[in-house]
Amino acid sequence: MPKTVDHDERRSMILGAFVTLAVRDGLHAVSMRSVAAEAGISLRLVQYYFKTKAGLMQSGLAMLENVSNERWEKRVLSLPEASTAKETLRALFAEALPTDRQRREFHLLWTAYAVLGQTDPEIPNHMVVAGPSRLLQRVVSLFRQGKALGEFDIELDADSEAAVLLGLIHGLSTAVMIGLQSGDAAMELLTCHLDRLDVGKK
Amino acid sequence: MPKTVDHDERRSMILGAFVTLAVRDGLHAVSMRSVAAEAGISLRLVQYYFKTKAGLMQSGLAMLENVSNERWEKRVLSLPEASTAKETLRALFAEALPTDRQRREFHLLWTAYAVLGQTDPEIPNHMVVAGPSRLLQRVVSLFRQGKALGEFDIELDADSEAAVLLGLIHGLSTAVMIGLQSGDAAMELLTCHLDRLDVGKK
DNA sequence: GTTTTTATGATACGACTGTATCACAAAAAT
DNA sequence: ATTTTTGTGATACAGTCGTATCATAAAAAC
Repeated sequence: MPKTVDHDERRSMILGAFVTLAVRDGLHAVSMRSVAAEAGISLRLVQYYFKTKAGLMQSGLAMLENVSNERWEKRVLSLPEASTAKETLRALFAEALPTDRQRREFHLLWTAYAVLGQTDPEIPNHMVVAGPSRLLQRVVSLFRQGKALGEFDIELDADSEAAVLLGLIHGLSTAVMIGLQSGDAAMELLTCHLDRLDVGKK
Repeated sequence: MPKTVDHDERRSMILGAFVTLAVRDGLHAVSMRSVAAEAGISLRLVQYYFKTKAGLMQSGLAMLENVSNERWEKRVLSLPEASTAKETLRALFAEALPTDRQRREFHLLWTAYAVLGQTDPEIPNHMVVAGPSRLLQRVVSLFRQGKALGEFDIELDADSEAAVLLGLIHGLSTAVMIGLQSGDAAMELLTCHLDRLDVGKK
């Protein structure tokens, strides 16, 4: 084997250029050539590492999910060790709402992929649903845990509350994205929503 | 003046072809030529009636908002005359959730425009926010009305509740769109959410 | 040292894009 | 009847796209 170049490192460098362009010009406007130029390499190399454009797009989505999962993981682990379910959920709000550049980029790209997945056979729907589906299960178990520990009303349905909360997060994120709501207002609304689920509030 | 052709009718016929293609192939994949072919006319005519592609895209968004407003208007007017605010809001759920082809198409296209508005200077953000902004005000006044008539708890903040409800509608719609939730489940969740705002539930 | 495998560059092909131009038909205005 | 305005077709231009091909450098394997 030749030149001994770190394949994975190269791939993620190219994906970095891909994300930069997708955020700046829109996911649909990314081309093999523009990625090559942004990464400072030749078109041939982008082809070499990702074969086709569909491969590049799919890898982009996969990386997006990975990065987001890692960020959320990290944030949860950096919480005080015996945190309540409510505090963990508030950390989720902070991670999900597009209140700074990184998070705006994620929400923008994920939504673009979700739209693309509806019409483009190259982005199969299961790749789009996989992330939210895992997250939903996680939130469900957080609600179960919160109920068991007496944080939340024992009557409430964990599946329903998780679905509502995730929907609310995404919807408010979009509202923030288009400038209908401020990031602070959205955070406040989510907090209030969660507070309504407290024990004894019925 | 010649041939006396109905300009507006022609424009909306072309926009019909535009929507058909945008839903089938994705908003980004629509081209002047494909619209011409779909409408059964020549490329020149699409140019003639919409001048540039940006003009076509902007008109598409404007038509989308108009059609949606008309449908919502019609649905509210067809309600029994002295309907409660809650019932009017439930009509909004039914209109907004992507439970059939028409409503799926609207949600898909609107989201595509919202994404496009983040990166494409040809789709200024204010065109995207205008619709949701009007809708928000409307929902706010429905909450005020509901409070005044004793449907809702007098303590709740109309602005906050409206923002939450709209966010929830959009978020659940996206969940339905990607297949994370069923349309029926989303409708049920929205109904339950509204029921929690009833008087005496605190 | 030759062979084989990995990595990279240059370039070409056909298809498609938005826009512009030239020509012309047909109806209204004069 | 001529002129002017409105509507329509055909076509050309320059650019970009994804993909494929040919050549080759360089390192490892033998």
